[in-house]
Amino acid sequence: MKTDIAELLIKIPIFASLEEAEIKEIESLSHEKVFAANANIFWEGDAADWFYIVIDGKVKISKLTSNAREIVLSFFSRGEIFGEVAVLENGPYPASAQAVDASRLIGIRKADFWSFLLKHPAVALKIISLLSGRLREAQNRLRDLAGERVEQRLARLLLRLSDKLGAILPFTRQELSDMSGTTTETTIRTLSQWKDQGIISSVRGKTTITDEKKLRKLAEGRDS
Amino acid sequence: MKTDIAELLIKIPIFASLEEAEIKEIESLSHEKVFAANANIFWEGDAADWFYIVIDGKVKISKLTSNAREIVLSFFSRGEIFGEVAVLENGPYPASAQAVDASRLIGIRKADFWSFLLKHPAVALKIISLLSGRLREAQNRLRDLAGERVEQRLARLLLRLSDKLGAILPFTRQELSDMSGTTTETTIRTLSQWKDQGIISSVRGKTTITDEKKLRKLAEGRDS
DNA sequence: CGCCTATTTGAAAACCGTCAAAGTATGTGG
DNA sequence: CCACATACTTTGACGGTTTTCAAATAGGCG
Repeated sequence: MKTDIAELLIKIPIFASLEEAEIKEIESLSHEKVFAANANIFWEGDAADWFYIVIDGKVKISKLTSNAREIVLSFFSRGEIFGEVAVLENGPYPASAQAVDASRLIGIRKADFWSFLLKHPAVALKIISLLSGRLREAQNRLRDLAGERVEQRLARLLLRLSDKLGAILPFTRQELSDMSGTTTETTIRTLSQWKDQGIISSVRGKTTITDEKKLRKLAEGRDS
Repeated sequence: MKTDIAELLIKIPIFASLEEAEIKEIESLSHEKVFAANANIFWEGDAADWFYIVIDGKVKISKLTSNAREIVLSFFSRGEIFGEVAVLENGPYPASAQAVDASRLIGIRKADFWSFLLKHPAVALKIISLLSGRLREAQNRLRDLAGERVEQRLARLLLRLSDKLGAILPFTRQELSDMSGTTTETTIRTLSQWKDQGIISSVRGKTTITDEKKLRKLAEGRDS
């Protein structure tokens, strides 16, 4: 399935500017890896040897709190990269990665990727943009977590997710809670209210935004 | 004071690997700017034309919540850079910057810096490391804010600050609150307890860690 | 000395987490 | 195809942490 990989690589923004020969070079550094649903990819604190690109599936990046609560930093799917922080900074992975669904990944060795970057400044600049975007988002979330109430945090989370994924959000209440730093019960209570108000609808494992306008008002802190 | 600038530049990690001629090049792109205490440098949402290096003084990076509470993302002093996210990602500044003390800064135009990076991949890689480090720290703070109690958040904040600044922390209770996402009153109550237990001491505008070991235990969540 | 800012303390209330229990989909094995 | 296990969703009650509001004290600077 090697051709498959080249086709995927060229669609990824950070590699989009590359010539065919360079894509081939990346491809030669790639190791395809398959993980079953719920399998662990790496743990926070592990030595960081690989960085990854998602071919298929869904990967969860998370950290644990001191009382074993899980905080989800992000979910990644087709075409997205993760594990970049550790690889680019020399240190252990700062968070854990787990395959939520059965997933196929491309792994590239840290050293290989680093020398590739040295030879391809344009890709390095793309990486800079990517990191900047992630940093910007992390800072927005910091503001939300530090200063906003649960209702606003949830509203903003749903909006952020739907920017990326569309109106149908494939997450359980549990996962939404772990992403917004609250508990399952509180999330359910809040979303139930919204369901009554026609702002969202939901089935097991999925939530659909039906009235984005109202949700956006809630996210701003004014009431509906 | 131009020579002054060259000497500072060469001490900054991201430029440390440069030849004299290249330092000179950066220097030629530099514009020295002076801000009085409490002066605003840029606002969140402003068009991002400049990125900055601190020569002297103290700069606060913050965002506002929907109810006008201020969340401090970081403080920067001599030798540190800020405003990099916007400049490297094409968008407005994601946060506001304000001079806390009277400050001297080097400003470099976005376009100038970007073309410099294209010519100097080694500097680009340094920037990648810097961004990775900031992202890692932001993720740690996310975990703290989402999952830990105020006491632990404050303990970790003090420890993080003292890693960077030493045992004497030049911040008011108000600033510590804004950094840890809590209120002045709660911060005072917590720090007062710690003062009674001999973990810290403080005078107006300054807090000193006197028993780092105990503080570290508090940060872990076990009690003292 | 007087003003402004930082620190402190108290009391009440809100928000949200915790605990407990039950209902409802989904899939699997018999 | 049904029964059962599992995971997800839901609801209620209670209590703790933290915010909010109010007011007083103290330090530093002109």
